[in-house]
Amino acid sequence: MRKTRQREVIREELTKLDSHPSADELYRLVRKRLPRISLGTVYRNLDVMFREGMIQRLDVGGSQMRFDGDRSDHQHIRCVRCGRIDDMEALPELTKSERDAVKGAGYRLLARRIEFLGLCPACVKKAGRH
Amino acid sequence: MRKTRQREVIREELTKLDSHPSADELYRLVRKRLPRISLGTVYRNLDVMFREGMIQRLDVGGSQMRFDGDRSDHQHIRCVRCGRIDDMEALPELTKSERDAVKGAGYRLLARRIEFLGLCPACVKKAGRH
DNA sequence: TTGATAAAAGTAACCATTACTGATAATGGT
DNA sequence: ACCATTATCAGTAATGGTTACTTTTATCAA
Ligand SMILES: [Mn+2]
Ligand SMILES: [Mn+2]
Ligand SMILES: [Zn+2]
Ligand SMILES: [Zn+2]
Repeated sequence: MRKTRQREVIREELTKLDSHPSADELYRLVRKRLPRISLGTVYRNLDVMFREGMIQRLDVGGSQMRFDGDRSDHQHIRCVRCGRIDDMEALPELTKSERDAVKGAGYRLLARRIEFLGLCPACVKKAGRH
Repeated sequence: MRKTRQREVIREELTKLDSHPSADELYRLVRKRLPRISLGTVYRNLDVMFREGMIQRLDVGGSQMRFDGDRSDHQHIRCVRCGRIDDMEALPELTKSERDAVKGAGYRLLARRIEFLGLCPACVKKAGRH
C-alpha cells in the first residue's frame, strides 16, 4: 500500500472527527484541503483502509455507510430524529438466554451488533417544548 | 385501504415463509401466482403494510431490506456466509451499565437493535471440513 | 534515474428503491 | 345494477449511494 497525499488527508480528517461521517460528508471536508480530489478516491480509500483494519465502517440503519476513525470496540447510539451518532462505552455481556437461543438455532456465534436508538440531547430539548 | 388481489397474495406468500425475504425474492415468488404483477407493486405494498404495522421491515446489514410477516417482537441471527436470517427468541434485558451509558451520552433511549451474526448450521458443516 | 504499477481523476455503470404516468378496478352511494 | 370517485395497478423513468472502468499521474524499489 503506497503512501499518498489523498489517503493521508482522508485519514487525518476522519480521525479528527468524533462524529461518524458518511463518505460524502467526509468528501466535503477533505475537498477543503484537496480541492481536486474525486468522490471515487474517497470511497476507494475508505474501503481499502477498512479492509486493512485501519478504520471502522458502520452499517447502521439507512442507505449510507458511516465511518469511524476510532478502532476500539465500542457501541453507538443514533438519534432517530437528526441522524447524529455518538459513542457509547457500554460493553454488554452475553446473557445465558442469548447463548441458549443461539445454540437453539444451531448457529455458531461470531458477533453481536447492538445499536441504540433514541433522541440526542438537542432533539430531546426540541421535542420537550412541543 | 382497499382489498386487492396483489396485496393479498404478497401478504400470503410473506407470512407463509419463515425466511426473511428481500423485495425481489418475494417478487419472484408472487409472480408464480400473479405473473403480470410488477416489482413496483410489491415494493409499494410492502411499504404500506409496513406503515400499517401489518408486517416488519428489517434493516439488517447490506443493501437490501428484508421483510418479516411475523409481527411479534423478536431478534434475528444472520449467517455472514450465505446471508440466511433466522429468528431468535432471546429477549435481552437492558443492563445497568447500558442504562448508565445512555444517560451519560445525554440521550433519551427509545429502542435497541440487536443483530446476531454467525454461521448457520449448513455453513458450519461446510466450514468444518475446510 | 527509471520502469513497473498502485493509485489518481473523471466518467459511466450498477442496483435497490422511489416517483411518475396513464390505465384499471375496488368501493360507496344512488 | 350503475356510476363516480379514487386507490391501486403495470410500466417506465428517475434517484442516490456505491462501484467499476479508462486514462493519466505519481510512488517507490531496483
Ligand atoms: Mn464510534
Ligand atoms: Mn423474524
Ligand atoms: Zn438529534
Ligand atoms: Zn449460512
